[in-house]
Amino acid sequence: MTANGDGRRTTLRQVAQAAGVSTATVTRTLQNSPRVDPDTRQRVTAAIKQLGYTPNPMARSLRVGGREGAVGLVTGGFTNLFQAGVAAGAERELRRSGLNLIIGTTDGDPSREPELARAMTDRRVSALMMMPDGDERGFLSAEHTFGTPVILIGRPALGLDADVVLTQDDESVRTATTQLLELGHRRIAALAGRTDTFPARQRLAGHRTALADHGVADDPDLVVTDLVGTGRASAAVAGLMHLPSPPTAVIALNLGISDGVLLDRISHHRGYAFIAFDESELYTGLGVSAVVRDPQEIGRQAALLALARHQDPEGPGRTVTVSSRLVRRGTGENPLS
Amino acid sequence: MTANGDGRRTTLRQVAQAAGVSTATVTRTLQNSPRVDPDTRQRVTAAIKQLGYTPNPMARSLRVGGREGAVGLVTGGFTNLFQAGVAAGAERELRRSGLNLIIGTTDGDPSREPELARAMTDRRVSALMMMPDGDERGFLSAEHTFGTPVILIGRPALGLDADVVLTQDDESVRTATTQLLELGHRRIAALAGRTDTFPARQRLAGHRTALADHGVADDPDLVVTDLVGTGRASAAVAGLMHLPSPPTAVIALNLGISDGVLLDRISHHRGYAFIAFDESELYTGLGVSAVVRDPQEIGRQAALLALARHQDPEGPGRTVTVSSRLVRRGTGENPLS
DNA sequence: CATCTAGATGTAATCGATGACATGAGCCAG
DNA sequence: CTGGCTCATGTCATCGATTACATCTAGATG
Repeated sequence: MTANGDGRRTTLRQVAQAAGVSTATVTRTLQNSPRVDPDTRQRVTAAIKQLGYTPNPMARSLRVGGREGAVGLVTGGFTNLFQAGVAAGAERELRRSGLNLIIGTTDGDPSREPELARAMTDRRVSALMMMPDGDERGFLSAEHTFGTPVILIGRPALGLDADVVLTQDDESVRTATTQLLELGHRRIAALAGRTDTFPARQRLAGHRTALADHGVADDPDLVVTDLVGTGRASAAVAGLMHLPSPPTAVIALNLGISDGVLLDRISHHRGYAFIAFDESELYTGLGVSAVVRDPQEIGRQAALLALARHQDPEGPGRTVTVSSRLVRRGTGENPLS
Repeated sequence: MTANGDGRRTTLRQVAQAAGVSTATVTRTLQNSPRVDPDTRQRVTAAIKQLGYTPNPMARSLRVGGREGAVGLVTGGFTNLFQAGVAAGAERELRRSGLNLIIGTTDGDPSREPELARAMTDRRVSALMMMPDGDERGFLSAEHTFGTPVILIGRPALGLDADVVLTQDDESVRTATTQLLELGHRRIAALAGRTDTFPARQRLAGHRTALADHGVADDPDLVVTDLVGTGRASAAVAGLMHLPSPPTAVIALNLGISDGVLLDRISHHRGYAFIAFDESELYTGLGVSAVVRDPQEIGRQAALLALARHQDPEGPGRTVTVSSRLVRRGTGENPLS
């Protein structure tokens, strides 16, 4: 592990010189080609170690024309543990294959998605994982990404030929609402976030399907959407509880809202049945039932799809489904009293 | 915005051909060199637009020898919003300057720090931001990083000549404990995480300083360390409350522990004074007082230091301090009854 | 009118690694 | 003794962009 003076590193050429061979031989050694004499290999290896040489990945990718040893991930932000978990899960899997993860956030502004995607493809990432808030997909088409494989996470392809990692949020929410219905609840409030995003619509659909399955009318008063922020969700619940005929159960359709409902429940000592969405440190301890996704696994699956594209860059888009499930811890199992 | 057939992109040479000039002229146009005729510039610009050309950053960095347009961030993981917030804050600031953020996680294993750092420097990141769990710094020395600037986040340089973003956790915790003391509390429990990390030690030191300032003996029974996980923290508090002489106030020294204490407080309806550490969605609504850091700002400052190194790669290490503060919301303001 | 100068543009080497192709040594069969 | 073959290794063009240096043109100067 020897460094040389300034910031300049050992190059393959220097290794070749030190070992008294040509650069081609060093490359061959590096690639474990059989066409190299054991003695020579020995000398080269020694020189590499002695000079602390590591190849320049940029020069390599330039030459082989392939893509860089990195994968991009574009999200709306890292404001919740779900997004962070996806990133962590993806990064872990990519690292096993020696790839790096480059992240970009739109800060919740979908109009920035194209430029971020472009910045990633310009960097020649070998795949682009996207959790877009917007429904626009045009800028992800093969012509615009120059063939960079795209993996959509938790979002539908909407006509784009891309790999997709989906969670069956609609199914899980349906299970959750169904459970509440079977416990006798008829007035079930559903609180959702921005309905201009796919997940919100998907989850609401699951809720409505369950209601329809049981022939329960969908009371518009009990569906509150576009709730952004814990405080607003909390206030919305409080409002619902003052209805002439308040809900006896509440289902939250994202993490921030779940926290808001929980807040209302704790601070007003209310006992309505409650099913949250996603995980938070406190939910286990507080016995909060929740529809739970595994963000790390979702990230991992996205990474695996990205890696698979190394083998088969051209094949048709694959869809992987990661299950989400209802975790029963108490608050969602209160029968209607 | 025209794409050409396969994944192969427009190169500078093709632009030159289309515009009927040499590659050098295209480069000059791209760099706004004054040494290019307005007419020519016009033709080149048109060709660039028509072919949808964007430069290959890899080829560029290879030639200019400089570093890549990306900065690395190595953390223990993205298991809490603090780490995610730092990443988000850094990414946002870097993006303003057209730089990307590459992340790497050790999954809490400090022995992986060197290899991750190495992977980043091999990629020629223009700076390396580290939130190491370990105290080892040797692998970050200039000889090992080939002059890649290093920015430590929330960790001391320990002799390394690097930029540092520090938070005055010790001061803030001291303020918190002092407040409890001034409210009359004398039996104040402090719960900390892994003491083999700097932040835990720093925060404990703040707590002890406050006790010493007020001539209060430091009862070893009231300091519980190496608590990992919310459940363990919760159990630890429960244990403390069964002491012959239980604490009347509790101060938590990291986010996971804060959640654990909060859990105990809510589920056992206990009224001890409580000061948490860091933020969680619920703390505001539940009136939980806390020592709060601004992770986004910390990440932003780290990014700014990284960017500053572009100008002055050689200067001595700078230290930036981001203040943390006690946010009073109620649970930390209960006087001793 | 010859020459100089400044400005515009072209030529070609270069960054570090790779790989198609060329070379050279050693061996065997005829 | 020589053609033919194999294995180890070297040579050099290449990836895309940059830049030092060379070249050329047109207008200015004596």
